[in-house]
Amino acid sequence: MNVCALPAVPEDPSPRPRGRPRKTLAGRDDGNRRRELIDGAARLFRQNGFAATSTRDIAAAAGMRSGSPFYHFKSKGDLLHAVMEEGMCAAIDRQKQALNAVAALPRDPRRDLAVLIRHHFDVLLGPGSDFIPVMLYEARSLTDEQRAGMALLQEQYEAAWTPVLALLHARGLLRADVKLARLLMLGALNWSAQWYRPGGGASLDGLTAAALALFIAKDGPSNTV
Amino acid sequence: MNVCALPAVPEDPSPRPRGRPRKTLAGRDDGNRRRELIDGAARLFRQNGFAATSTRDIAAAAGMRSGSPFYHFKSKGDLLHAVMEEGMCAAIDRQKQALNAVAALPRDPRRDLAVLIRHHFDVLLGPGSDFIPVMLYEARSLTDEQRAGMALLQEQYEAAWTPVLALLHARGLLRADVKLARLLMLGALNWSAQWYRPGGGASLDGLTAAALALFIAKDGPSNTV
DNA sequence: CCTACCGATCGGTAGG
DNA sequence: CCTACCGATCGGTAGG
Repeated sequence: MNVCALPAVPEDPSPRPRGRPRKTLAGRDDGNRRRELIDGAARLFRQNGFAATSTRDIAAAAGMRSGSPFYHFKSKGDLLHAVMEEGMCAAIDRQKQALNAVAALPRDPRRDLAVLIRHHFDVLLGPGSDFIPVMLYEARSLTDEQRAGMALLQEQYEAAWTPVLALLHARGLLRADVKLARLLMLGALNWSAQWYRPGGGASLDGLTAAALALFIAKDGPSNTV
Repeated sequence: MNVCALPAVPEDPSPRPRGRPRKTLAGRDDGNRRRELIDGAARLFRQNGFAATSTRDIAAAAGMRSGSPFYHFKSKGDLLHAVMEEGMCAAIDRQKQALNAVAALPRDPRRDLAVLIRHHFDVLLGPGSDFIPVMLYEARSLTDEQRAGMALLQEQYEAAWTPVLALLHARGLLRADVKLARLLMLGALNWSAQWYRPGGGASLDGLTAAALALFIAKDGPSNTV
């Protein structure tokens, strides 16, 4: 049921020729060549878009010849799907870790939201942050089936936001409707991938503080101005 | 200096063959065939992306043969640029009208922001709203020069937001930094183009109210809960 | 994973 | 604006 639980298993179990698992014909090292293709594809897809990136570009980025990516992936579209799945699974995993880190502390929805926002900025703008932007902007190039699968992962990721926002709403710190607030807030964050440049003024912590100040009222009614 | 002021003048004044301005060879009607190309291109670029849309698709959408778009535009890239310029000029124009409509009333930054947000949703999600999403998502396919020109138009559009946000900030109704607030708010709105479906729950007025509730504190410190 | 290759499609042009 | 066309590039495959 959970696609993310199987990180090393390829989707179709047949691509390896037959006998020995490595050092066939011209194979340089082991199966992490597949990973190099995914990483390069993520970078190129983000930079130029899926349709404007050729499989030859991707092959070259991994030091291969034009036909070789198709030894690892059935099609260019499957490579795109792999990039997105990889990105979403990593994001979900890291989100869980971030929430676990504060789970033992006294409950504080404002702090929890700060954790979610900060983590989201990290996934979006931190090191190795090509996967999620690709996922956000290239979904139309997936098959319907693939897109449905990614939507499930996305819901899983965004589900963590709902109880936090609901609690903030119940305490009067979030005035907008919870569902619309989630859409608008995630949009504000996602859009940062369009304008944020590392080392240009704001840090990810600074962005998190600004977003929190924008979205959430100052603490309780007792604690006025 | 202002590109938008010249709506009917094409960029290069040479494409018409020579003599009579219309009814040459196989020309059906007048020069608004160019407009049909722009409209169709806007729709297709939004739906499939610039790189995944062929000039043949665009020609077919306007009822032409494959070579004919190049009678109106020097290249596919110029067509993209025309779509974006068209969209931005219309958006800036309509924004001015929306602000003028409330300019005579007593100054109220919260209401002004509501006007800006509501207008932005209209430009983004209303009828004929393909141009701005294309502009937002396909800028990387422009030349550097074209992109710089579009950035100017975008700054012109966003400049209207700054004084309104600054006033809200001065009155304590907007807690985040004004510049970051503008980026985050416009991001929240822009992202709606990804999820909003007309007739699906929220109206544009409802969205505007939700965004305002999310971003701006309830009225002055005297008017507590 | 490379070599060699194929059919399809694409942006664009000449000439009317 | 159409007809006819070109060179380039693309995703993908066979065979080793």
